[in-house]
Amino acid sequence: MTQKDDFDLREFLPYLLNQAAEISSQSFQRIYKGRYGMLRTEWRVLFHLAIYERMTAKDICEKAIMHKTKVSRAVQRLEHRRYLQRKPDEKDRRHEWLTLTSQGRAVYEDLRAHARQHDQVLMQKLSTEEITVLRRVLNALSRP
Amino acid sequence: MTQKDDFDLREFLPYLLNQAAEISSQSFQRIYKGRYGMLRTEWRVLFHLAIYERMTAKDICEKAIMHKTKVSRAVQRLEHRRYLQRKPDEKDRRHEWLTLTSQGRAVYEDLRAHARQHDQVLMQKLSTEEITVLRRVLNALSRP
DNA sequence: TGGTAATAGTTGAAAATGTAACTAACAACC
DNA sequence: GGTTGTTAGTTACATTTTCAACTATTACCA
Repeated sequence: MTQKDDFDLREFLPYLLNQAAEISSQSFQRIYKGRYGMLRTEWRVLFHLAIYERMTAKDICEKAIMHKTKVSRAVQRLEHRRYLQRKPDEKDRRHEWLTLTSQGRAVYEDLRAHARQHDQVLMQKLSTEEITVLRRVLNALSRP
Repeated sequence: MTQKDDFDLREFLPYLLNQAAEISSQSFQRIYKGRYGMLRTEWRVLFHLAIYERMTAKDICEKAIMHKTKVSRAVQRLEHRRYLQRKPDEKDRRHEWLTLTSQGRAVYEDLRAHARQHDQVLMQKLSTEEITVLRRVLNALSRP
């Protein structure tokens, strides 16, 4: 044994990250589920489209780190509720450009307000210093 | 509008936490899945039992913050592979005490070694200071 | 030009999860 | 003692996710 063997899995980063992620998203999940019957996948696609205006499903896969079948199905459901529109690319018919409808944008604005509020509650548990470090660190860990 | 409206969802803590959790657990997931065909729920139950020696399903639900049906099914699968044993409580037959078999413990030891290694890779992306803050913060966010 | 490979996105079947209803054992109260 | 309420854990069914195979379109290259 070349290393000290004092590794406690309760300190394992993926585990701690999962716990924090799970708990911190629970109450917000109840909001988009309760108000619009949306799933997490749909919420993610929705807000990516709101932020980036115009994306293909592929783009969303990459930005949101979601599998293409998840995205495909989330897009179907959002389209069915008229929250987004598809338009095939003229030059390359394999691509479809996705944009939110005004209805989709309204839903986004509403949820965004709740998200901000939710975020503020979470941040109350932390100092400004901790928040800064946390954001930086989470970004670092999100690059594989 | 009483607040500045500069809230960017890319900075939303539950989102950042989810991304980091997802990415940071991916490669370790391949290990327990590839070596033992285990699911995340099973891995979690396994290591909780390894750490706490002897627990009921209820205990695991609370410690690991998992729903009781998830735990129930994970326990069934682990028992089926002979990684754990159940023993009903003599005084209160509603409780079942769960313990790892020596086989289960061997699997745990193996996975723990990989987990440690995985954790070290993750931590290389961070300073010791950042790691300290991160652990503290994740613990704070894990209390609802 | 034609044939093979690559890419975007969809679909179907299998696996996993969530929800609610269930069983079995105990507790508490009259 | 019997009724009612609680608790630990399981099961059935519906929903969601995963995995692999599929279509349609474009790219590459002899």
